[in-house]
Amino acid sequence: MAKRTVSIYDIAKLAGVSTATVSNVLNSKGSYSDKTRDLVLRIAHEQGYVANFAAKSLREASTKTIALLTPDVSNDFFSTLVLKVEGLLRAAGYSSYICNTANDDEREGEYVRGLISRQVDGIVYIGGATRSSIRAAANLPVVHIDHTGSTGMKREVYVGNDMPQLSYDMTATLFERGCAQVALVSVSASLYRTDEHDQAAGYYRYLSKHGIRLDKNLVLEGPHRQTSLVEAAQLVGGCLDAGYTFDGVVALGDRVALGVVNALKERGIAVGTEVRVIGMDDSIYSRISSPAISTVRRNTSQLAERGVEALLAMLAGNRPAQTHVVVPHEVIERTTTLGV
Amino acid sequence: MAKRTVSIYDIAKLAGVSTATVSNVLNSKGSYSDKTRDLVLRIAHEQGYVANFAAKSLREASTKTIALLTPDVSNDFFSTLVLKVEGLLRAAGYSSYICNTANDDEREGEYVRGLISRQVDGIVYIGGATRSSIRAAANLPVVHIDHTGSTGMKREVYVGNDMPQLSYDMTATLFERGCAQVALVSVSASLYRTDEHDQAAGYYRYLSKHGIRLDKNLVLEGPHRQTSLVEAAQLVGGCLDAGYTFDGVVALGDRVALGVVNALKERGIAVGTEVRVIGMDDSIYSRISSPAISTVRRNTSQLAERGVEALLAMLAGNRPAQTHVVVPHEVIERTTTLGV
DNA sequence: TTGAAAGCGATACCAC
DNA sequence: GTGGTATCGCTTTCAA
Repeated sequence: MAKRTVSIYDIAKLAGVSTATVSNVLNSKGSYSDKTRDLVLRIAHEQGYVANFAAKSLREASTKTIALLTPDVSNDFFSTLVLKVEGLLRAAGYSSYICNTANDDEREGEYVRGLISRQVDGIVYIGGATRSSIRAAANLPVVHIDHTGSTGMKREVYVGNDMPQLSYDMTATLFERGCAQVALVSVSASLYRTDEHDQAAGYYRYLSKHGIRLDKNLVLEGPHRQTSLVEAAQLVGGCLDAGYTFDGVVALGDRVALGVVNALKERGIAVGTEVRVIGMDDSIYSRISSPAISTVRRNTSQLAERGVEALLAMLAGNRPAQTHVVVPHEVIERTTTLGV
Repeated sequence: MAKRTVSIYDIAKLAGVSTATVSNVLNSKGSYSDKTRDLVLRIAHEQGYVANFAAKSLREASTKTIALLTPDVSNDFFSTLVLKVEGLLRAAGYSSYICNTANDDEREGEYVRGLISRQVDGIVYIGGATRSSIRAAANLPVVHIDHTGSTGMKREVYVGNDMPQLSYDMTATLFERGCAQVALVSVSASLYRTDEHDQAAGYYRYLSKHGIRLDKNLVLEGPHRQTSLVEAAQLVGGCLDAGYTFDGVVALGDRVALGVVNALKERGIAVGTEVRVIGMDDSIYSRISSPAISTVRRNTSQLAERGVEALLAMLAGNRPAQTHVVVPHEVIERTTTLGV
């Protein structure tokens, strides 16, 4: 029963032709007679032949495999992107490795080293803020989707939302609804504090642009040591208990927003009227909350599409149209800002 | 700059030894002098050598790669399992492919065909109910974690909870809290209606065992054409609007339970007292709900651990201890059954 | 301790 | 239209 897997060589022998011909037929390359084709295909089928990808990869120096690096697939925003990216890659004939970096540079380094050894054709970073120090294989195509941090690779494309503008719009929404004192709540803030990716930047920009005094007591940042929901609730609770007041909250993330809403409700504060709240990601959390949480849709489909598009372009040897792709976002107002 | 990747052969030449020796040193196999070892390692390092996995795989007929097949990674229960399984596999030196089957047998078949060609060392099904018809490579080790359906493979292990017992316990919890008429709500019910995996079986068993008359009007099954949350709310709403009454609900899934709770709240029904509800999975949905939803913890860590354990055993050529592993579940009572 | 060489399975060049 | 053969990079046996 331990019959060795059937190879192209077996097919060749059975069909009485050469391996070259078999290869040609199987790949619809070169030329061969119809008779030969039918014969080879029939025998291959009869024998249950399946091409050995390892051999093909070795020969062609291409594995048709892409690595997906994300901090944590169990995070719904990331996993949605993983789902979509994988689907698009599969449609293009690629398989996807899944790698959970936990936002740990060292672990990411180990992954990348292994992935290079495994000859992946490209890498897609999805979310997070790792910073690989690997400079080997510097020519590997890399795409960053909603990912802060660069690699040493020469061919990399960034796809994401305009985060500063996004938080600017969140802040603007609250002030335009009549808020006078708007707090900022975030967890894992330190992770994302890089130049153009700074998620909080828009908050500060809005304030300074409109001559609103920044109250540092209203800037609540957690270290993300526990569930963002719980941490956010504690941050807001602590702020209120300390006697600070505000009538609007920019929450960097829907889970954060949900925690904020819970903390407010717990204290009998009318969310949406007394205090308005806006989250980010348009995830299930903002939709299942009651009251429904206003949020910002980041457009995961487009993020995935533009990212894969850029990757496929690079894989085809082309220079991608842009190295920095910005996907539009959209403010979705619900009860927590509309008040109804 | 297009310098060909450095191979074991390059190292051998530079070190003035044979490829056999280089291979031995790099893999800590065979014997060699300390001097040779140091020399080879130094040169390998200097040259930034990375082993070519394709070549190794071809030679060793093993790719150190496992495929994870799940209906949809963006589902939080599945993605949590994917996260944990991937972590355990990585620790054992394996990389993981991620494959989203959408519970579609045909798509799964395509995946499996490709995976066999890619010479994966094993397959882990995570959730869902696909039924592959591929019988090639019948000797591939396969593990099913919370997955209904078998393959044609000879070496397969099932890891999961005792679903009939689980729904039995859910039902029992409600009756023991004083409920008299308990409804059953599920979406995608038809998917899981196989022998030992039938998620609803325990409900029926409890009723018949306790001589409670089954009221078919209280068995609400949705086709899962939309978000389970919405669908569940509609099912319950429709039932109530039709004039049927009940004081307990067994919801097969936390998202389903949340939909039920929302529908009840919307109609001004006191959840936890007038009507008690219990969900399943102990996911974020049951915890963020207000009132907090009672549920059943299914123990994803153990599911992942036992699954990987069995897979690694098979990969090592051993017969796994059991072919059907049952992971214990635990009822977690919260407000929706306790009433407080 | 070390090395020569066969071979894993597929591709592709170049004769015929 | 077809086939012989070198080659991809690595492991492993067997001799030296």
